[in-house]
Amino acid sequence: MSLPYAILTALLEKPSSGLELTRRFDKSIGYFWSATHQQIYRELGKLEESGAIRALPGPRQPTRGQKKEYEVLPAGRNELAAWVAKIEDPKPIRDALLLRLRAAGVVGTQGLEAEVRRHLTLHRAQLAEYRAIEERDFGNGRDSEGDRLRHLVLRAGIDLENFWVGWLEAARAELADMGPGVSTGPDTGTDARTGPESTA
Amino acid sequence: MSLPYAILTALLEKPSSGLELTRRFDKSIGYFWSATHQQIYRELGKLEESGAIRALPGPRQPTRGQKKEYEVLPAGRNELAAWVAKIEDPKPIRDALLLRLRAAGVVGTQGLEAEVRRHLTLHRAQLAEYRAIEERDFGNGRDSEGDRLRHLVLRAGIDLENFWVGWLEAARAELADMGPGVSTGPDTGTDARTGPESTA
DNA sequence: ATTCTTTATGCAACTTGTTGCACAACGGTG
DNA sequence: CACCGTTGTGCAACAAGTTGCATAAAGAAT
Repeated sequence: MSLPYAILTALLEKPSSGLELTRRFDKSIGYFWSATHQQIYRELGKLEESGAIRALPGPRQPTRGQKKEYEVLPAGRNELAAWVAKIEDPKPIRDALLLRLRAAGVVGTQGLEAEVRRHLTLHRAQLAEYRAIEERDFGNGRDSEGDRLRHLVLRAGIDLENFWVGWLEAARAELADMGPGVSTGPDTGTDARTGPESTA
Repeated sequence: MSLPYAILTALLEKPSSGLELTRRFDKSIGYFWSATHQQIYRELGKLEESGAIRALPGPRQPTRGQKKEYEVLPAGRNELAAWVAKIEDPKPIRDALLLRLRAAGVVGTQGLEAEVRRHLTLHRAQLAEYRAIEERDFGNGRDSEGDRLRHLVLRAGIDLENFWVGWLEAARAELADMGPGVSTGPDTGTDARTGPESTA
């Protein structure tokens, strides 16, 4: 899995506590690998046990409610470097909206256009957000190697959202063209019913 | 979750057995919502129990090793139609390669370019496959509403792969430009080691 | 001083998805 | 007919991700 490596990366960028990581996952890294605080705490525990990271000193004992910062150990850094070079196939997308379009081909498009419009709005907003980040963080030239890589990742986000916006616009146009009048209405089932046991 | 709806859609397109569904999921629907036979059998069981689908007649009793076909009941069709219109936010992408790029910004790009090239090949192949399907299934005009929707979904696949190919080409160029010589080598850990307990 | 909110860590239970294997029927082949 | 590969269904155990809640410390409010 990728979560532990996401955490190692984040910790190398800056040693942090679980909650700080959670917050940072809501931005940057979380844009393409989200995680809840639960996952993060659990993973931090495992990483510490395996010797990939360690808690920074400070007066510890009752770990509850007390802030606990972690840093990456050499072993963890090596694992991360190994993972970067590892052969791992891309996983096919998993998108519910595409599935819904497909389903609409069978049960009708009732209510779909509104959803498509809503998604369009959300993706446009995300695109704008990414563009703002790009302007803010990569506006000038002068980028270090790390910066160039981060910029590349950001551009993937931008291009992806661009794809969505373009495709959703086409989808909306197509749906508008067809109108809601479609095959086999979605609510006619109470009367035309065929009982599950009627023929079995 | 979306799996049950994917199954309902597939079953509405054509009543099938678990194994047939599994095979069909390796094509078409599985391109954007994959599932193993295990998931499918489990879900079929739940759907049957909830009255969304039922097994077609035929001489049953010892269900083991015996083919068992399912069809969708009105209740299942209604659930599917309701799901199509449901408000459901798009989930952020989850892509390990982007994560690896990001990690490379911290531990070095060693071995990454090869992976990027490999992914490029895979995505080009997928793109070609989609294009072939498009030509085969949607070459002429004359499409029914269902066809138009399926075509839309396919175009999403095509555009997505197109995005990947373009972005991966840019990434490869950028990586080639930087070369493998990067910050803090990935293997230096056996000597420069800081023991986990040395300061705690 | 007590209460309330915020920061912070974590357990438990559940859902989804994956992997490995067992078992049953069916059809051919020696 | 005994054996074997294919088709087909399914259990069990695990891994990953989600949700809800408990707990503890610290600071601010009354």
